[in-house]
Amino acid sequence: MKRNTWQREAVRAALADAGGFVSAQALHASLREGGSTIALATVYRTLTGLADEGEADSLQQEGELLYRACTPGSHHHHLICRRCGTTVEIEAQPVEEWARRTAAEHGFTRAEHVVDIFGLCARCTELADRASRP
Amino acid sequence: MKRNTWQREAVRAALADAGGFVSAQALHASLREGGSTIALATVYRTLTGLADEGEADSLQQEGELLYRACTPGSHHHHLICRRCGTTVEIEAQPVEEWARRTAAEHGFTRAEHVVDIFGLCARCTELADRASRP
DNA sequence: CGGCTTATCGAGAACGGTTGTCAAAACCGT
DNA sequence: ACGGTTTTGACAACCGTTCTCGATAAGCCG
Ligand SMILES: [Zn+2]
Ligand SMILES: [Zn+2]
Ligand SMILES: [Zn+2]
Ligand SMILES: [Zn+2]
Repeated sequence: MKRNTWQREAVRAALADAGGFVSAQALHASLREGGSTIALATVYRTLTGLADEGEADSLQQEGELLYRACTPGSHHHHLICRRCGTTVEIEAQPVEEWARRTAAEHGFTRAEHVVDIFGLCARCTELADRASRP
Repeated sequence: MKRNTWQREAVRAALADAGGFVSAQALHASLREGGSTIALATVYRTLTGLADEGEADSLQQEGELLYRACTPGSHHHHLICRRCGTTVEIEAQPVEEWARRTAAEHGFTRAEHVVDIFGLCARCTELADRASRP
């Protein structure tokens, strides 16, 4: 049976709080920052759990897994700021269809797809420009 | 200056030989298999080099980096068999445009995108079906 | 409200892929 | 062939993640 622990709630809250994609370690750090005594392994376990249950999205960037709170059950993709992690959920029917069709055309079955866009959000763009041209 | 060593050539050849995405370790193993005495670190270094120079594509799957020989300079995406690693290069102008437009609409700049389709190729599909329904 | 069962937790060790270190070897323009 | 520089190889170090296992505490039943 699944149990409700304050640790699980803390991770859920911190994840929702983060607003964008964050690593398990970063989340753990921010929890400790806030006075929690939660263990790193627990953060890892909880995040994998949330991702399995569809309460969080995950993606790999530069060798580490990032997680983000996510509306359960809906299929969508992300527009992610490389600098600050801010994330926008995007739906793209045309891409869905294109993926399905392309896979079928080549005889592929059980097709899944990874579609993500990385860039600099408006704010980070401005900051970067200001920094490079003083 | 960049030098030509037999190790670099061996990696290039083995990579071309593989035909699909392979891990550095797998490539190293198959090289030793073939009698080469090349070191693992060299395989890693060479692969990162090739990827930087655009001679190889790379992607992350389940915590490890996979590489594939790749026509240099061209932007494209992949249709990858989860089982055997067979890869098909695909171009998708509509997706390129959609990605560019979506990023711009949300004020994102310097946008790059990841678009890959994973599935079972025709052969692996057949094998899987045969195995599950004897 | 106590016990009891058992999922979950914490601390640290272990793991696997990758990168760093540095002396020795290989490369290449001369 | 020579000498400055790059690259290699063996191994240690790294880093994110997972495993182990005794301790803890959630939820259930009486
Ligand atoms: Zn940003
Ligand atoms: Zn999709
Ligand atoms: Zn296949
Ligand atoms: Zn593209």
